Amino acid sequence: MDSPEPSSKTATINSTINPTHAEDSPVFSYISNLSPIQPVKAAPVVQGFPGLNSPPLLFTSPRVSAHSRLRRSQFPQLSSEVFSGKNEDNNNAITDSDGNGASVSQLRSELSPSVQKVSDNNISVPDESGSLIRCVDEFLVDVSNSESANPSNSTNPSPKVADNIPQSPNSAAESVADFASKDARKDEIPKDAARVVVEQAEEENKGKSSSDQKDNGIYNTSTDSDLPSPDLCTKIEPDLPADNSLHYHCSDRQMAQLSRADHAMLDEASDIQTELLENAHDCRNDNDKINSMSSAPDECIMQHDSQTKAGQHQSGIRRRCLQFEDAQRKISPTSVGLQNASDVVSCSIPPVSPAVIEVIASGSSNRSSTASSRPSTQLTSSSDNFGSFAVKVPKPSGIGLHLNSIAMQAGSRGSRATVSVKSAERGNLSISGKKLMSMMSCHPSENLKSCSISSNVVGSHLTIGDNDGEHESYGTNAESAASLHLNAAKPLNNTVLLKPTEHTISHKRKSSSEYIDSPMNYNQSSPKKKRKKPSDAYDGDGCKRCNCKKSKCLKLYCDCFAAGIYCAGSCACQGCFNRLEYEDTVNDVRQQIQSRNPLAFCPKIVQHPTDSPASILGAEGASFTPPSARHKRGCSCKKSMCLKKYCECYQANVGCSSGCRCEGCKNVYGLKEEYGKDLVKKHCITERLEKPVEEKVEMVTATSGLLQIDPRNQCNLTPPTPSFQCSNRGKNASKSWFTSGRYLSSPESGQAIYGLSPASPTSSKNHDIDQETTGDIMDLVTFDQEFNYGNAKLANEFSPGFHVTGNTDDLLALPKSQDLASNTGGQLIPQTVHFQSTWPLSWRDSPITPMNQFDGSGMNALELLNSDKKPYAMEDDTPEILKDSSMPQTGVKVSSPNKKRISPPNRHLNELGSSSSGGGLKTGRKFILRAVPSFPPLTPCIDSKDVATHSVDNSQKGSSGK
DNA sequence: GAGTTTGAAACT
DNA sequence: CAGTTTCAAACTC
Repeated sequence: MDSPEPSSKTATINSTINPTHAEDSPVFSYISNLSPIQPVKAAPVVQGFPGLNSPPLLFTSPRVSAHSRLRRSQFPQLSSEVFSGKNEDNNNAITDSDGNGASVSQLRSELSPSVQKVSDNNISVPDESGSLIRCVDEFLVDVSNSESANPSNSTNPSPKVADNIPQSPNSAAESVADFASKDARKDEIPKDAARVVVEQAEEENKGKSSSDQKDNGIYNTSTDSDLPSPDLCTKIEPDLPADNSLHYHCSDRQMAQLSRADHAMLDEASDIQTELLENAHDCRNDNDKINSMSSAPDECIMQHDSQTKAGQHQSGIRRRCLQFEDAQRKISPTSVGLQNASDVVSCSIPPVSPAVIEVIASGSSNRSSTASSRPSTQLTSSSDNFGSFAVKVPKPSGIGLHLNSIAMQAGSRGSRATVSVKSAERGNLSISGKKLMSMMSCHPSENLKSCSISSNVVGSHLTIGDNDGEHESYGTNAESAASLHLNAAKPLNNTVLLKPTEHTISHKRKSSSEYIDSPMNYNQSSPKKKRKKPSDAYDGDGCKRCNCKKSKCLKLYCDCFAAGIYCAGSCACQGCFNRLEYEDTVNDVRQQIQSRNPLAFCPKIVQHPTDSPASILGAEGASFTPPSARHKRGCSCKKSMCLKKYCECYQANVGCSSGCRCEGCKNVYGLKEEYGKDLVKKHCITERLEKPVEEKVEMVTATSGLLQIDPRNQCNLTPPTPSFQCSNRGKNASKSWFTSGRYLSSPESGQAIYGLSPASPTSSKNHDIDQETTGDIMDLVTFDQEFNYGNAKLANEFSPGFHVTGNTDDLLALPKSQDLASNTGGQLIPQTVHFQSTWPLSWRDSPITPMNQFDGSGMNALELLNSDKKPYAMEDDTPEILKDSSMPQTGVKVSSPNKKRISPPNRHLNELGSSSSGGGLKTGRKFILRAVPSFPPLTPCIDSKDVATHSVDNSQKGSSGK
């Protein structure tokens, strides 16, 4: 099922890929990096991919090219990718992280069109990405089966970009190796290789399509999903030596590859497949949504199955998967839900990324998880290779939430984004997060952005391609951040190529499982152009679809534009200029808007560090937004009483804050009157109410050694927040990791993250707990964001801090932070640290400024760093924007744009200030600092948790000792 | 699906 | 900065 489609897509893609030449040249990549435009161009391609574009989250502030450029200059690779806005190519993105992002983006762009075409055709054409992957896979396969490698095999969509391609010894591998070697540079290599592969794939596809179809036929339900899955699955596997890959790369991709390579192996594979099918069916049966959700995993599985026709390896893989599942279960039972992870993101988790990795049995786990169908955005990584690892990768927290992203989160709750990332570790990890979002969002949150995601997810960018791939982020900060994170995290060997599973490709197919196709995709593939329903407003991805008629999608009226996303095919807009073709125009307009309001493209939703997560997850998990999250500007509702989506606060599932000008506020997520109090109370209340949770937390903390986490502290804004966070973190450690990893994806990501987290850990319905955890996570995020807001400098500082690099300021801060952490119990830190690993970038990117955070948390630290900065300035997440706008960090940020509405921040500050405005900042930084110091730089995902806990313990102990 | 309501964005 | 207009989403029928 799946396999065929992807293959077809890949074939088409291959055909389209011509442009690879330019890509190949390093110069080209460099240039691309420099100019945001190119990436953008790539984006269109991406758009073509339904699944690919998702990054809304990432793009929280897609901003002016200038900024992007600046960023690029700093982070050329990332920036390029980001700008390209093409998340889609998860693979590419991942590879980019490893190598040159630009080239990858280019490839993506090139591929994307082809992919789109394919998707259009519905033909089981392997996606381009898939083709690439396939190529790799094929090579791998070839290696394993030097002979067996058939063109058909090559055609199989499991191209994987093995980061480690070079590892593959085979001649076939050579080609792959070329990519791999290039992966480092990625740009060039992938393209060429891709071409070749694609060509082969195309040929193969022709031949193989039938075979693939057969497979597909087997998995009717999954067929759609299958297509994408291969991409997803295959995307990552860099390391695989062909042979090894077979065994180790149990990932779907590998499986597919192998299968492709060896049809003879089909028999065995068939067995496995049958199992997979069964599993897949189970999952599918669970829910349509779940289906979509599970579809991704299923797809992967299916693909594996189909692909694994070769089977032998697969069988081995399957076994492994089972083992992993067991392991996962053991490790993180909670993660189970994750497996389902609607969006399976295979991420190569860079060891660096502290992301907590849960190993989940890809197949089974996915299924089970799917059943859970939680909104939780847990990122489950199904190990591409082995069973799936559910990797909870702390993504860079900092995520500004665009409403879009949020919406996506909320809307796309069910939607999953799958991103295949190659883990530097070797194993490919497929992380499935439901909402990647977000945050990252295609739009957001979109474009799970989510998928950022967050993309942001763990170090990998999740370039969250929309399912449809339609939406592209403009290369907003978020993305860059995400990418950066990846880079930072990734430096590792891992090519964190996220291949967004091609999911996107099949979007059309996906009838049943739209999302499936685009794992990451918030956007959905479903091109429902009309926002039939409010929910429909969002693509399956969660990305919003606009319906603009007069604004040409060049005004903030347009959700896509506002989210920094290009309009996708699913949009029903008229006279739309928000497309890659008009990139220049879009950039100009954006600049104009930003000149007016630097924060115009900043995420609207900012988290309060201190806020309890209470609101975050409705029981339903409807909203992933953290409880502390608030609308930056606040609403002005007069008639809706903040009980309808007319209210942006309500729409974002956040409570109203003092900044709101609403009348008769009845916002269920939080009354503005309660806002100030709530922050403080929530913590206490949540603690009390959720004693069980707390207990759990305590348990965790105890185990982790987080002593300070006392809820009491939590209650206390200043100290509490830190403590609270810590506690949460401790509790959530797993979750937080998750969230962090996932979401990063961006602003959106935040939500997505949250969503994910809940699902995993506590099956218990204690939303509170989840919320808390999420809240904690959010806090972390917010901190990051805060930094961003605080100043680009700060962001830089912090980010570096995380990296440990950083500006002088950062450096200064770091020590402090470390000290603090040691003192206070940087327990939180560990987690944060993890995030941070991914973060630094994200911070910059994510503009989210948690007002509360400032207030509650660490105003002090901020003050230290940014005494000048206004709290609300912090809020502006747009440090980048500010940067872009050339706003002075302090004043500028907030100033122009926010000032109008930024009042909330001030208010928050004031309110918090009661506790301690400065304190909030302090706390924020403290946290940050702590986090930074405590942050064991790059703990392996899996280890990360342990490490985090340990670190926390240590810190806590220290603090407790205090 | 058309029309109305609503509130944000844009404009003056 | 305030008021008005424009716009598109949300909502209702």
